[in-house]
Amino acid sequence: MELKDIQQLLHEHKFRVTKEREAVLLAFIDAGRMFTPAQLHDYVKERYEQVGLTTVYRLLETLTKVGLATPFLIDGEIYYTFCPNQHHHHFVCLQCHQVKELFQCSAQQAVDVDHQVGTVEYHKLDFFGRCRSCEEEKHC
Amino acid sequence: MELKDIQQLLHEHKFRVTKEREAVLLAFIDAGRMFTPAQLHDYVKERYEQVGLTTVYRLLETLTKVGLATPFLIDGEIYYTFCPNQHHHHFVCLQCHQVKELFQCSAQQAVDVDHQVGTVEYHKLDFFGRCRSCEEEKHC
DNA sequence: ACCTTATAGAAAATCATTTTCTGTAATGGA
DNA sequence: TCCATTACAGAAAATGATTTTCTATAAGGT
Repeated sequence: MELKDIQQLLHEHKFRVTKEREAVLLAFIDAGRMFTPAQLHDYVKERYEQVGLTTVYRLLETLTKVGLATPFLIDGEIYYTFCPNQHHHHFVCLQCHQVKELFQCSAQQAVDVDHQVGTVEYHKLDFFGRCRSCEEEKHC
Repeated sequence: MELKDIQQLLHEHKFRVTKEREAVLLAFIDAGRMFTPAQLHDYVKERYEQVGLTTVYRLLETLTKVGLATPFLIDGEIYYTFCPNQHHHHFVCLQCHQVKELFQCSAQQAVDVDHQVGTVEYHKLDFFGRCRSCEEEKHC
């Protein structure tokens, strides 16, 4: 999914894509990792341009509404991942905070089985651990 | 898992079980639903006895450390579920906030497969939707 | 170009959570 | 059982992330 598509999706929901939002979006997509709002703010400031922290909060809120971002609670901090696809599962590295998208869903079967207890609206299957490169760096 | 076992587990970690903590624990276990700290505080106050909000926060923190509770981020609110088992998956009702424990794990297979991207430390598989009774009440 | 409506961003406000502090109570050993 | 040690309870204050407010500005449609 490209920037163009995202802009269109936002337009469909009557959100506007300003240069500030574009800067944050570019950073968010490029980075391929999860951020707290404050972290993303710093990241954008360094690489693209100065935007307000409020703007970052608002864009993350908007993206979440549209389904393009997902908040995670990890160690008491709220991290956001960029989610280009509806049905997504992540592998989240607890060390470098990189996020890898998984393109298979072994949980679909489970969804069907567990339908017994109620109507499943959505499910989350996420893996947490250390990615290859973090492992190879052999931190103590 | 009974109150007795929980008390022992807390003891092993050198935590003390006071009458206040026991009251909160009983409420938490009995209710079979998820709570925000404030909600649990109100719940305990109504049914058992008056305890401080700080105490509730501290017990939830303690239980989380020991692995007996898990925080969830839902609609920007942090909810805690009681987790008597290590390896647990939930069905969370978005309406009544009841939590049902699922005793099968269809994700184990996925864990093995996705081992390629890194070392999986833990995974989460959770289902969100509406439980039977909420469905049958037919809210609009 | 104009009009309507959403956004940017600083500043203030809010509110959940944490910390501090003092009195109290639980635990383990003598 | 008593004492010493250490953790806890809870009120009050502090913290800090997030939200709200407000005014100027900019985007998109006509």
